[in-house]
Amino acid sequence: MPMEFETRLADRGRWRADACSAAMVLDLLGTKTVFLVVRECFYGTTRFEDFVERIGVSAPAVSRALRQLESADVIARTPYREAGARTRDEYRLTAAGEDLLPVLLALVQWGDTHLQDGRPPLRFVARDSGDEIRVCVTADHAREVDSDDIAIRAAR
Amino acid sequence: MPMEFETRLADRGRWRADACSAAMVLDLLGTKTVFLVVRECFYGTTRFEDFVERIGVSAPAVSRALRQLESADVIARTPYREAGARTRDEYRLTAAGEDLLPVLLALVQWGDTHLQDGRPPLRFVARDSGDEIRVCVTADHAREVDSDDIAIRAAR
DNA sequence: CCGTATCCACAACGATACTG
DNA sequence: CAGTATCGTTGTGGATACGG
Repeated sequence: MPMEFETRLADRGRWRADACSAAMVLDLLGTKTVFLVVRECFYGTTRFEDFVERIGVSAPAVSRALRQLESADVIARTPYREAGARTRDEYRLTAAGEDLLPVLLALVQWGDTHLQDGRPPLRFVARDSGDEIRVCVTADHAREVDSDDIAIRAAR
Repeated sequence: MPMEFETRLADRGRWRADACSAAMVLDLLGTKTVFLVVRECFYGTTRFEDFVERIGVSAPAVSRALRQLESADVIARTPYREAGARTRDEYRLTAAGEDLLPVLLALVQWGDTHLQDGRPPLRFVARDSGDEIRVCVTADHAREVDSDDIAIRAAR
């Protein structure tokens, strides 16, 4: 069952399309690769080569995705140097990027339920209590969990 | 800050890429148009022409998206006839499609916060209480709200 | 008039080659 | 070795034309 508009449906012409936040976000995270880069950031990946390997796409694709996300202020590129090594860049989520956590978890949760045949490959639990983390749609004031309070467990 | 793996990072080779639910979902909802069709379903759109007009894409694009979503069992196509009119199809979310609500709201919520300059064009409230609906990541047992208990208000 | 098939344009990916 | 430019290929969208 759909949601219901309190405004007249005829009034929809004014806001739809570009005004809708969903459309704007999809312009930004539009492609699969871009979003998988965000996923990897949440999973702790910071180095170019690791993005390439773990996402399983080509280096140019990662390069493009990183630049796009950088220009959208979802990730930030900062130079770093390991002892005795040359300067390289590392890529980390900005505060805005961190806020994509509900999107990531909602996608994973749906996939786990409807695409994985039975058991999901990963589980997200609270680091301290071990309780299962869920994304939920509610009017209640639930205690929000931050991404660094979440631990990822491979399904046994 | 990223989440932390309890499994060794070196073990990641086994599950990443195609095993990840996020990647599988993105194969399915991958494109912007496909996802906007889902959005429209939640907003109550059921007829082909309305999808075309409200999403602002061409008819063939809608046709393709609908078929893709149908084959993924996210929406179902059912024939109907208005009094004295020819039979047409209407498109509604399946139960699996309904479960995409957290994904939609998470996207909208992020866009409202980070892309809209200030005030979001739409607000989602509980139909009975009028309380603001939020997507949250939590280990608590919050009361889940179903999509038909949600009303949409245009920002004033 | 609803919905699709067809054709062309463009954007994103992979392979390769290149720069620091 | 990290990261990018270039080029050929594929897939996704729009315009058009067509079938029920």
